[in-house]
Amino acid sequence: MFKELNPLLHSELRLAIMSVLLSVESADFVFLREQTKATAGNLSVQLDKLQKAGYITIEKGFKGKMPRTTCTITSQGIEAFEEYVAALRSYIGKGI
Amino acid sequence: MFKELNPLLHSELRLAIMSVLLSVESADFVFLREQTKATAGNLSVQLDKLQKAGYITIEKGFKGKMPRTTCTITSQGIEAFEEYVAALRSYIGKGI
DNA sequence: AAATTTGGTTTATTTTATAAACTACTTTAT
DNA sequence: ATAAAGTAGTTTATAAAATAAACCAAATTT
Repeated sequence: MFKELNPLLHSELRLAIMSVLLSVESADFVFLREQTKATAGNLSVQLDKLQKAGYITIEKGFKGKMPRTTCTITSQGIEAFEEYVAALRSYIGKGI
Repeated sequence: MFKELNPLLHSELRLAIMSVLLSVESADFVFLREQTKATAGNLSVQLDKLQKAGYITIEKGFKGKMPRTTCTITSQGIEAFEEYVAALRSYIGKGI
């Protein structure tokens, strides 16, 4: 009847992060913070979870002298996102 | 950019409950438990929250001698569900 | 009449989400 | 040169949620 909703993606902020990362090559911390309107702390925690799940990769470097964190979605992440969307359909019908 | 996801509906079980109630006139506790595969305790708690939000009504009566709890979605509930689905679109695109 | 089942509720525990506080550094103003 | 303010985050604490476990009252079965 109802498909299971991947709890890692069934979170407003993590879903927003994934949504952004799906639409760009990669995104840095500040860009993600702006797009999602999340606090830095919350963003940091949720990025970590997505990385640990293998849904994104996080690269730390510098832009000039300032630290820069770059995030990229993985193919595993894309797949998980697509499955999540398919599962959602079982709750909301085709009507979306 | 991203619309806010109503936290009351952004819950796997409550979403499943609402999804069932949208498709039937009304449903009793046991039916909802079967359809959603939730435990009775969890279902009881989540039904209470939906009722307090005005998204469903809960009527308690008896079927013969056994207690029976009947749930019905309200127009407010239908509206909230539709808004939730619309908000979801901002995260997952039209692609769903 | 004892044991089991039904239909739940209440309470406790675990997990999550979020915010607040902090670190480490850079830039700007004095 | 140094104090103040800003940037880019992380870590820790707190609040909220989900879930499970324990319980209750009445009905049914053995």
